[in-house]
Amino acid sequence: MQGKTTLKTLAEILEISPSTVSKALHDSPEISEKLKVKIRELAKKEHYIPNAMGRNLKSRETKTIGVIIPDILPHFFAKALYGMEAMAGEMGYQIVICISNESLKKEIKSIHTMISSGVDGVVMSLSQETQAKMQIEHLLQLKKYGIELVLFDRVLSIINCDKVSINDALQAEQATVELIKSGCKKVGYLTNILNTSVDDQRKQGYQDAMKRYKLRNRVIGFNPKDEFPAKQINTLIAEGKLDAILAANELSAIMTIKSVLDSGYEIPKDVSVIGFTNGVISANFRPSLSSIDQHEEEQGRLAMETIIERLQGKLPKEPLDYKLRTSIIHRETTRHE
Amino acid sequence: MQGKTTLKTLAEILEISPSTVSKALHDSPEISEKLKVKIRELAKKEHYIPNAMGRNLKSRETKTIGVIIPDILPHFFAKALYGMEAMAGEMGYQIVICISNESLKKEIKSIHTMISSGVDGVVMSLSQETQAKMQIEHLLQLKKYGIELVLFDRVLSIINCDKVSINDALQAEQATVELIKSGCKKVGYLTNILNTSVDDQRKQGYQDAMKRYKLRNRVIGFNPKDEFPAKQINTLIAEGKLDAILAANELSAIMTIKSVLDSGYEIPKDVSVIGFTNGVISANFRPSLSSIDQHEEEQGRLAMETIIERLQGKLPKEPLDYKLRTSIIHRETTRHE
DNA sequence: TTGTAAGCGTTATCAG
DNA sequence: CTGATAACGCTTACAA
Repeated sequence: MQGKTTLKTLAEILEISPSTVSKALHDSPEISEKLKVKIRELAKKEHYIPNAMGRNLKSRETKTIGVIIPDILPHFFAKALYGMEAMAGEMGYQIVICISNESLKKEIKSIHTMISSGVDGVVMSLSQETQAKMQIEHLLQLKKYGIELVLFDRVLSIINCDKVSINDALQAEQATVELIKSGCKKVGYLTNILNTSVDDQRKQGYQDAMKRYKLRNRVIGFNPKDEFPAKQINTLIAEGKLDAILAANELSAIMTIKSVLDSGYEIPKDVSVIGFTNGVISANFRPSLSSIDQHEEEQGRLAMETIIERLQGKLPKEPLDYKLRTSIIHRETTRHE
Repeated sequence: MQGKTTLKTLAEILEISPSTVSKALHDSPEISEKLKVKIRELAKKEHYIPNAMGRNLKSRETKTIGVIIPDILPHFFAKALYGMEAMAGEMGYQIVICISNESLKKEIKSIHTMISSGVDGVVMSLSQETQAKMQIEHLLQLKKYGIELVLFDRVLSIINCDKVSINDALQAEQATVELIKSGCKKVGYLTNILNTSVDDQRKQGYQDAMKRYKLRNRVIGFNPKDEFPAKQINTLIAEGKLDAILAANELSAIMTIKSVLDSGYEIPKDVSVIGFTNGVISANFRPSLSSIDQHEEEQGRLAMETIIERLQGKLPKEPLDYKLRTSIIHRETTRHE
């Protein structure tokens, strides 16, 4: 009862050799059916759990995918993770998760953990700091150890690997155009994910749309650790400089709504709002939030599927670069006829 | 550049023995300072990452804690995870996370992964199915492999290990009493986490309070996969059978608010609402939600600290059973003078 | 059909 | 101070 059960333990009990046990548990044709049954039964009885360390030292695959995300609190990542976990399970893989906490240092540490613990592949979204400093040496380490990499959401074009992301620029542009077409002239872009590829692209798309309609663009950035810039927003509205907000995430969107309404303005009459990520809050908020559905669960599933198929040699040599289409869901914070 | 860098690689380059390299990298006093410097420099230059498999086979500690949670989408677990991750980092540990998805089968698989990958300890919250079926054999496996266990949030008294949870019964009772004292007579308890220890205790606390005030209790349970029972709630209100809701989590609380308000009732005039978990939505919702702060980040931190201190032999032999105090935050969905 | 032996990367023990 | 050797648990040629 006491002590770990190993192959050797099982072998000793049955007075046979460890290699025979190993083969039997791998259903090798070399072993007689009778013995296999006996060994399998004992293994079950003794609750034998193979030691991944031992197994992996012989450089076999671990059927484990490492996932590194910058943060778990935003709905986007939580939901993407959910999708990854589900897909991995369906394809017979396990996942281990590390959180980089938007820090480069932690991201490097996480990569080391992944390498060290022998995952077959890594799916990750880059930390804010990584993207700001453009330091990517640690990602190259993975290649050296023969570990596949798939980037999702926060991707980087200079890295040669499979990528899964949404067409952020296009989507931001489209949302901005819709706001403009609904009658807004002073659309602002609100973001708290400065310096990320995702943010850059959304900003770009937004600015392109504004430029096309010859409108002045206004970017309101803030650090999530600081206070929400409610005052700034309300002042802009009061000065007639803002009549719509495209928010880079769901939480900023609802905080915008709250501060705008609390100041006595009406939504969408005075100010329209669209938020990225169509999370649980969007539909249930009052007023319900018009938002951009990033199909985060699908993105997670696709990223996981991609890395596993890559590992299984099912993909072409050229890296894939999925740009998923998203959709705008109009609810009560935007005007429409 | 190609191929993994191992101790042997480094040793070969310097034409010394692997054991010397190992000792040097562990800062052993046996090795001369000069050589240590040389070896450390090479290790850095070659981006040497020690292989946890090899190391762990010598049954040393991995400084890794496994975390198993039933779900990541609810704010409670995401935030608790955040706290765990932070504390682990501060104490020099890494975490790996598995999601049981409320399923016993997945929970067992996750435990196997943890054992197999050699974590030093496991912090977990039991899945709904595990608690419903009361199957706990797999947890005993951990002991056998010398892996410490700390249960948090969804704990089970019959398991002999350290535990961290909140005093759910007391808290539910107190919240119910406050609702009653504010003038509500027909308080209902709304839950979508049926069959969990947490839910049982909250229900118990709620029922105790109702009994004490000689009021009839009413439990409204629903499956998160099914539709929200908005109709049922509104019917009860219309029939004068419900004037307050104690919701087992934040999302149910805001869904309640939404459906109640959308039906033309006023909050808190007609119906008061208190929700468990004071997440990001509570403060930002309109009306802002009165809620029970479970200090989830603190809970996560404490659970992590406990397991690490247990591993470090800093705790008394008797298992600890923390019951954290929580606090009720009154906002706009409850009446008060 | 079963067993033996070597080796994966690391570290602890013991010699030199 | 440095090196050889064995061992951790497992797989896999190769031998019996």
